[in-house]
Amino acid sequence: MYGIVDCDNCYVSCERVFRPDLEGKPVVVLSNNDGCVVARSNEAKALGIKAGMPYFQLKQQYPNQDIAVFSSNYELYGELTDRVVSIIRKEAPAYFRYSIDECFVYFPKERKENNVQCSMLNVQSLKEWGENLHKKIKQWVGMPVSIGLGPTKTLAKMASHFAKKYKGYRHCCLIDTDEKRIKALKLYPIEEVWGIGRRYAAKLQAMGIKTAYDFAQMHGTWVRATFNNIVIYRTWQELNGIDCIPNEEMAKKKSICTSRSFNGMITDFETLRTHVSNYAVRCAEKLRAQNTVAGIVGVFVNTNPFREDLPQYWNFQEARFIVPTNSTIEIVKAATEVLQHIFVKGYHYKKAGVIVMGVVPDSPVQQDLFASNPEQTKKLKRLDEAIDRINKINGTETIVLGSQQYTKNNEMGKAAIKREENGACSSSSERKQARPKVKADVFANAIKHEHRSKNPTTRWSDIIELK
DNA sequence: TCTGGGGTCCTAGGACCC
DNA sequence: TCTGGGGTCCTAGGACCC
Repeated sequence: MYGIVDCDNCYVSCERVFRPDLEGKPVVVLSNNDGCVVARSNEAKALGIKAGMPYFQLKQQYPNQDIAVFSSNYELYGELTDRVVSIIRKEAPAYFRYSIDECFVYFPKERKENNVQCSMLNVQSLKEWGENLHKKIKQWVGMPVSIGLGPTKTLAKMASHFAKKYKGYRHCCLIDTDEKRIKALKLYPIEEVWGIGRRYAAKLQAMGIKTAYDFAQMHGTWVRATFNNIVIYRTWQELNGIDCIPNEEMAKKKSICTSRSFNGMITDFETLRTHVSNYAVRCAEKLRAQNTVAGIVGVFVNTNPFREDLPQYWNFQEARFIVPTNSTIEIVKAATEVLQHIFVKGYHYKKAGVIVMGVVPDSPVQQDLFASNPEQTKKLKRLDEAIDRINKINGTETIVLGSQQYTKNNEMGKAAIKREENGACSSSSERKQARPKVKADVFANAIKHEHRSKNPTTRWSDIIELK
């Protein structure tokens, strides 16, 4: 048996943990740059607010609605969802974290029907196990979760939707008999099935297949012949109760991307380089965090596709390392060189990103037979380790590369200097406090987060005071 | 004015090998 | 005039997921 534990409206629920007054009210969370709606409370969904709706449209369409709006605060969401997983780790025999807000759990095959054998689960049934898990997570973290249980992952996902939708399930829906499976399939629209996206759903609907049940009833040979696609065939098997999506290990990422849209547009190379440099640093950090190195670094830039009045430009190029690396300095250097190749003066850039590919474990790494200075590699490694350690203890970006900093000549730098001149930091003590954070401050300005909540679980400065 | 940021897997087709 | 039968690797593109 499989289970899936899914946080309800995850980001909204995270915000409500420290804003219980927002319970029962419409709440939305926005993407980076306060661009689009990425999470909605049930009340916001009931108002008709669609996922992905641009924020400026939301303001136009709901001018008089009392909607609580938050910028995304991944520091908070990461922390709270980690707490959810730490509870699951203790309560489940095995688990796999599938995404920031979802976690699969596995139950050993040796169980009796409807009865978990694992001694660590001191309960009568899976249903009871799920209801207790929900209670514990709600009480200990403040996060509401829905739990689906079934003989395959696809059926468990379906069950979690029922758990979310119908109060009667008390946050946990169990599919453990064929009758329940058939009943659920008949009530389940085909487009909601895990693994059936917009394209396949449209194709199936055009053939008169409206529900998961309609699809499951088709012949396997028909499915294979019609779609010629192993993924959709597996989905069909899973709906019929055949467990065939392999249990994933905590896999290392095969490619890592860091990209952002800018608040406004960038025209000068120096400012763009500063952003790309920061993305490259993040990629290198992510590589080191999973003990891997990358053989290829790619950079892309593009103009704003919504500004049809402006000339459009898009480019992506990559560079290859002779010896795969996770060195911040090497990756930044390569990314900067690629950027020099693809940057064309005269365009208004809206977005840039760095992608590292050809990711392999950091040991053993095929070395360069003709490398002139093997000592250099070791020095870079020690430097990265020292910087990672300091940034972990003292906060991210305590130490940065020169290329990550603004300079007097780029737009971010000018903006920062102007703010200081305008007395953004009035007293000398404030000034002293602000100085080490100048870089972070500049970046907060470069990417818009006007409705960002505080981080009471990760920053001493944001800790809650009772007044 | 303002429109997100990550990932995975599969397949077809081309280049190349013997 | 007639022109085989097997492979591998890589890439682009399309589908899906959160």
